[in-house]
Amino acid sequence: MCAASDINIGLNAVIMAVTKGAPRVLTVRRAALSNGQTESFQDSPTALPFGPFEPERHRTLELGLRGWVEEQTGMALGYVEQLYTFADRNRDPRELAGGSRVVSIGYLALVREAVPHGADDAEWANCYQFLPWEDWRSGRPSLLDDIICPALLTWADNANDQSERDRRTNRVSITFGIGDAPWDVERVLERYELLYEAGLVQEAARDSQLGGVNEDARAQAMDATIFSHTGHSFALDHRRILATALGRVRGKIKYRPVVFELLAPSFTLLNLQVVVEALSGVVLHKQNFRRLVTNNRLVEPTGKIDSPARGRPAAHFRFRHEVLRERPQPGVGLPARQIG
Amino acid sequence: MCAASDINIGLNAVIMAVTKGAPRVLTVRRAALSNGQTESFQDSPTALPFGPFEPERHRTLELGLRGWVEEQTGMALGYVEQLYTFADRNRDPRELAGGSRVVSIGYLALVREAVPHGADDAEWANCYQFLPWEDWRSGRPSLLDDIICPALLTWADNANDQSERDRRTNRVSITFGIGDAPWDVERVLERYELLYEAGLVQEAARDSQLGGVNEDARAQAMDATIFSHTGHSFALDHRRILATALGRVRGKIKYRPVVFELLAPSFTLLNLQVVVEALSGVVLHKQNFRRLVTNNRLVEPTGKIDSPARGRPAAHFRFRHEVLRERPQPGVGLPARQIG
DNA sequence: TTTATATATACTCAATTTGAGTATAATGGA
DNA sequence: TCCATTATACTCAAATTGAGTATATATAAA
Repeated sequence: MCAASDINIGLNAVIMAVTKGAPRVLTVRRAALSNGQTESFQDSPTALPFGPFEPERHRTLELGLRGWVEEQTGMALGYVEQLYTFADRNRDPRELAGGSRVVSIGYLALVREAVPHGADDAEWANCYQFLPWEDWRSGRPSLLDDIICPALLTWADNANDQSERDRRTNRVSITFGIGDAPWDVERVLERYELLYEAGLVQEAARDSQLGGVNEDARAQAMDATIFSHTGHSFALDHRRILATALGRVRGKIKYRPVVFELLAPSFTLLNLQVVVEALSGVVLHKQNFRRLVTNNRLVEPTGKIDSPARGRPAAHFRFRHEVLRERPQPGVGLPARQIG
Repeated sequence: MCAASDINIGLNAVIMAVTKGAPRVLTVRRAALSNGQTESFQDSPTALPFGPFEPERHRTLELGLRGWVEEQTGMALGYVEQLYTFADRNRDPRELAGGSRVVSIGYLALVREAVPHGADDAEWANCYQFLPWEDWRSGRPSLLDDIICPALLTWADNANDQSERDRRTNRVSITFGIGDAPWDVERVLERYELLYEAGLVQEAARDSQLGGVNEDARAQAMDATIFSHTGHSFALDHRRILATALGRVRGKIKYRPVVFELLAPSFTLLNLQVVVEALSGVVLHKQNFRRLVTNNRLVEPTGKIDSPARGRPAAHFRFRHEVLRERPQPGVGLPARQIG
């Protein structure tokens, strides 16, 4: 095992909700101090809620996470899943100060948005503030053609030898859906990692000052105007964890009924569709979406009828728990709609 | 962050290959000593290769893993992915001796089987030795109806109150495909965890002596004859990590072309099918499987022809790397065949 | 040489699912 | 009343899937 003195473990929570047609993540403003403590500051960078893993107190990692999230925000989490464990060098300034490496374990929690209490610095933020290229609901974001893809292809061309240039170009094409390659909504993390490697997000420049080995980040980061286009940054490696979370949830809704964690027990089919669209970042064909969820018997009518401001009232549905016993992998596929 | 003195980080590798129609995992026999060192013993329990994360030496967790795997076994890993991070109390005897909690990070590596060198205690073992209920290629294993399902339903019935009984029965049905519920090949981890909770695998009895809080494990573990039916056990939580790995790879082959990591560059369609069947644990409809991989242009003919002992010679194929640029999620679906 | 056995590969065909619509229904407001 | 708006039902062709049958090409045995 490692020498015990050089490792700290931090649990990071992506607490996600969908409200008003957008996926939202609970953020805090808190500075991580070199002694391992945290402290609130108005001008601290935005961060995910995070806390220590305390082995004496908690039997498992997940229980540890649930514990301090409830203490800090007053929220009792329902659905929780582990995302990924990162421990890259130079992603945390605390390494310099204390000399110890930080292992950060990311978790995803899906909740219905509620006002957090016990934490005055907590705020719900639109996920697409941090990953603006991921929202295709109004068509392909112009940001991709105007800024991101050209910069990535330049980065690919700047590689030293031809084979590396080819590899990079190919990777950029597949990851960002250039040319004949389709846009894969699930590759959120791959896209963020590529932008980081190419030095096109704020964190790349920040971390390279910590001694990052990334030449490209150092070189290209000089053109810092690009950062104003590539989304808000987070403290530490938290934007990477958010990207992991969004990619994971986009994949998971297809084969597990996790969307219902984000909805009230009774909802209209449009409510459901809006949540799926917000998460996946694409618009769906309404009639086919309805057919999918009803034919697969994922939901059942409650009998209640919605009374909307405009238009025909919609029936309310609830999740049919029994579907878990009927189909191996119940979820909402994505019958995407073409945007003209 | 945690008090630095109570955490150790171990990296565990599930190095998987498929040979002679079975998924195999590289195992070692090595005792973990309380001082954090390891030592080989002939009579030590079977374990996954594992090693420390050394922050001074390694920039990332994955590089750390690749490093000591190469040192220990002489194998340079190709495809590697992180599985999960566990830190449950009472899953490691080193906790008692040293008082420090062990965080174990599991990794999956897919390789073509090779003789490991530099480690005389390393051996390839059939994964289904450890998870015998997962292999359905000769039909539903009788072990399920004879031993496992009755024991699980008994465990469910032994719950204190009715609602807990119902919850357990439901969970058993869904996880093990009882009644109208289908068998979901991907729920490998869920099945192992349930057996552990119900005290039906060796490790449950072992860990309960470390102070595990699991009443059921303590009670039911008295009937230790059942352990001879529920597969070989592993040291520490390594069987859980193996279950995570098998479940992950079963899911992943459907939408990412990872099978080809396990095959030679040139292969027949039967070679490919056998690997997919070995991993997923079910037999496939040959003609439809062939149609799937060729119509999706996942492979292309090399021109070479196989010369088999019997039967018509088969054409050789190679993986078509270009498919990554054409389809968002290329993989081999599972056109299962009914077993009469 | 013929026959049996084993494997590979092509092709069929009905059932189901999907993609992309059109058609109709039920509201509230101008 | 008509209209904008949303909900819901229905259509229809294309594509995919499930479960075969048919045929081709090899070796081994009779």
